[in-house]
Amino acid sequence: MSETVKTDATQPVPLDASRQLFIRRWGEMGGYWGINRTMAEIHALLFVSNEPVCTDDVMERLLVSRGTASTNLRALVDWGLIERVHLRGDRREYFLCRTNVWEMLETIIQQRRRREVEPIVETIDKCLEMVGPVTKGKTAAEPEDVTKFRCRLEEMQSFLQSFGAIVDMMVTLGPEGLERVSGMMTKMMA
Amino acid sequence: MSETVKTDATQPVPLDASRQLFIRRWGEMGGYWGINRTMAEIHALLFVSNEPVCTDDVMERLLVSRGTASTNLRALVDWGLIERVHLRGDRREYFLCRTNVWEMLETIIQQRRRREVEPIVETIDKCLEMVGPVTKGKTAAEPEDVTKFRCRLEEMQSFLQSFGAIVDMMVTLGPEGLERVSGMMTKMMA
DNA sequence: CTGAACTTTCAATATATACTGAAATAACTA
DNA sequence: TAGTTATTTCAGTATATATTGAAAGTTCAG
Repeated sequence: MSETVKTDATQPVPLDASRQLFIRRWGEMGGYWGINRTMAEIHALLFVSNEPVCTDDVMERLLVSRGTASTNLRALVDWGLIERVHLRGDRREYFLCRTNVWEMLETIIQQRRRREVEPIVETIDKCLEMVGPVTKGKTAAEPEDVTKFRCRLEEMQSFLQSFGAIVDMMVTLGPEGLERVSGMMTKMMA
Repeated sequence: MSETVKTDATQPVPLDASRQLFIRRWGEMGGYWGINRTMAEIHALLFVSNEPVCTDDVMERLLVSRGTASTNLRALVDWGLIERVHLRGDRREYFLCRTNVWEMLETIIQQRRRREVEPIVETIDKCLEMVGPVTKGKTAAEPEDVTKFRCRLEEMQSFLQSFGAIVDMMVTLGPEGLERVSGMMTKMMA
């Protein structure tokens, strides 16, 4: 741990200051996305650390209590963003951030989609059921209110579904595929 | 206002209950995305209302104070998600949700990108500058720490940029374009 | 200009969320 | 096994965020 303490380096302070800045900003961003700041900061700390980090490192670097460190590290493991590792001759648990940026963001996107987009899609389904079956043709003289309401929900539904499908595909394709799609889209737009 | 009070309809309760359900869920979702629940609920209320809604309607339907209604309505206008309208012979301000789902989500995506993705990209730039200029070739014997750190930041940077670019394009292309891209991607994946 | 109708603002307050630290639990070693 | 060290949990507390309601501000008709 504490690789930053080595004082042999030519520029030990800039490296650390730079990390610090990144950590702070990543934490702020977390706030905007409904993720608690400390959890995001811990994630950032692990992301910029080349060596595994233990609970005490987190406490020391981020000035948080053992409870907070423990809880948030666990949550990050649950999200699949970091993993536990063990170091020879040390009984403590260390944590490592999945280093591949693509995989990392893939994980975040998929988790959020599952937790946040799917529930709303399900709810829209339920809402549609509640206002009764779709009147095929214009037989059942549905009140205009209901028709408009249904219409809006259906639009929302189909939007969310196709948008979600695209994101899924992007994730599946990975970085190289993404490059190709980008190229194609540029051509389409010309 | 209060179109839901008309009791002539065949199914007045289901429509309202359905709306209620949608509003509640949309509000919960807001929470996950760092948007305050009430603001999201007001947005949902407007989204499912066919007629313009005024501050008193919001207060009544959502049981919130005048202050809250006013503040959140304003915020929604600032976000560009709803607009003010005026009704003949009524001095009050009414609000209308932009009905086009595509435009609505486009607005949200763009705003969030501007507010949340761009700052992090800028910060990464700053962080990279802080650890000094890139050593072309391997002359400057940069400490390994720094090299790794720079490497991770650069990966993150390029990921965010290409992902952002794609999203931008999707937004620009609109629904039909999206269909086409979807088709192409499906083919690519086969 | 005046008063009525409506809107905004903001200090006080309520609520929700996160953090602490120590006790309980678990995991290891000798 | 007992003793030691690491980890988790959680009641109490601190902090941040949202809400209220009434006062101040605005707009408009006469």
